[in-house]
Amino acid sequence: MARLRLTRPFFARSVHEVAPELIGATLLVGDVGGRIVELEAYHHTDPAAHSYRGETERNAVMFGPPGYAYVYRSYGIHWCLNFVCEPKGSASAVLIRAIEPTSGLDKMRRRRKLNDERLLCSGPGRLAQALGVTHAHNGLPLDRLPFELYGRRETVEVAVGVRIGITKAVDLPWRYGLKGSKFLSKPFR
DNA sequence: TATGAGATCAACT
DNA sequence: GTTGATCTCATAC
Repeated sequence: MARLRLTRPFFARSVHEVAPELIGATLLVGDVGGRIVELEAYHHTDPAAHSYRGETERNAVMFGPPGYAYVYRSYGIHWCLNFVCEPKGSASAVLIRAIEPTSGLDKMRRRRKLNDERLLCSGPGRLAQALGVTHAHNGLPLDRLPFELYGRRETVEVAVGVRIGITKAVDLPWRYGLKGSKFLSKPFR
């Protein structure tokens, strides 16, 4: 059975529509990847968003059209992967925080130098490392290789909570996850 | 289980 | 000069 490939129009909607629909979707980068189990929404009106204070060299992709990857360096060490959403200029995106590994496990283990499947992709920095995502992916379209995105086919229960690791707008319930998944970066409560 | 430090860089004050 | 959309390892309880 053919899976539904997600193309750019899918992302041209509110982050709060797109984010919960991506729970359970399949993300592949090259020959590795898995099922998205956790992500967070960032909106240009949101003080915690990189785009809140306007366009800079780093966040320029967020101000472009939807359906593209925005990759930034976090804490000088990690890479983090976002999908740009909403019509061009809205500067909104979803941060991919965790996936359940399903493809290319051995390759991901080598990249992460780690065997524990549960810790391979459970966190934005870990996920980027396992998938081999770097600044080289910043600005690439999500409907062309090396990216492949497929919509979920099963129904899922989506958990909602506050976002992690931020100091502004800490009470906004803009974190979405697959309820009960073992691969979340942190449980929902 | 919980807390703390170090790694390391670009945006921002 | 300070601060992060983080992770890992060490030490303490």
